Amino acid sequence: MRPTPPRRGRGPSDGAALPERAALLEGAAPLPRDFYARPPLVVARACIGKVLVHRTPEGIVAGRIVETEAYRGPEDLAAHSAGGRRTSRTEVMFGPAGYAYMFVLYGMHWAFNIVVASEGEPHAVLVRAIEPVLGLSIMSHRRGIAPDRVALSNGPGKLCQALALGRAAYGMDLCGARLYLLPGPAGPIGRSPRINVDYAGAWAQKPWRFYERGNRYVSVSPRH
DNA sequence: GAATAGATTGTCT
DNA sequence: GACAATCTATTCT
Repeated sequence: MRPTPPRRGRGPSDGAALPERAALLEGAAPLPRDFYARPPLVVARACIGKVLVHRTPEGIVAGRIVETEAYRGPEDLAAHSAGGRRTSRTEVMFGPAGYAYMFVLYGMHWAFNIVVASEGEPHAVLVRAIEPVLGLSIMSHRRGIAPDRVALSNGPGKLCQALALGRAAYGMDLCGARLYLLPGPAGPIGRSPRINVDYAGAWAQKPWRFYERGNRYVSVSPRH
């Protein structure tokens, strides 16, 4: 048995007990398409605190979004849609808001993004980290680690594995019944440059990453 | 806690 | 054929 490290900040053991959290989710309505049909920086910030829900055959899994990044093609050189690049991979970003854009990262991980703004504008919001809310045991099983470890979902690839988001989620409607966002409380929000986009020159310096301050699931601790 | 190397494949030049 | 919006284990301090 490894000793349990001391807890800092918010975590699954804080706040409401799990049955109460489940009851909260029952009464809430998924966010409408209007929520997504706004500029990428607005949506990226607004997503902090919202609860991402995925209904899977194994059960419902959900987590509060605590870290996002805005990608604003075609001018943003860090975006996959930079320069208006339109391929089978980026196609969904050119469509209407409120759909999932999935892509493979470093050959072995998936990343989950939300298509935002209006049709013809290839903008997206990358979800980089969530705080588990429901389905902790399912996430733990999928990740192969204990449910109280932050590594359950403190990164884009990790949260996709925890929520079972992959190729099948590409183009999925977030205003449907399987994958959607619910309202949720957000703490103080911090900003920083985006992570690992150094190749994008001046665009890499823009503070287009948003995160909940003090949340232990934020993937990369911000530099001050 | 920080730094490093290795894994592994879809996508595009 | 090169590279990537990363993760993990390992090796430091």
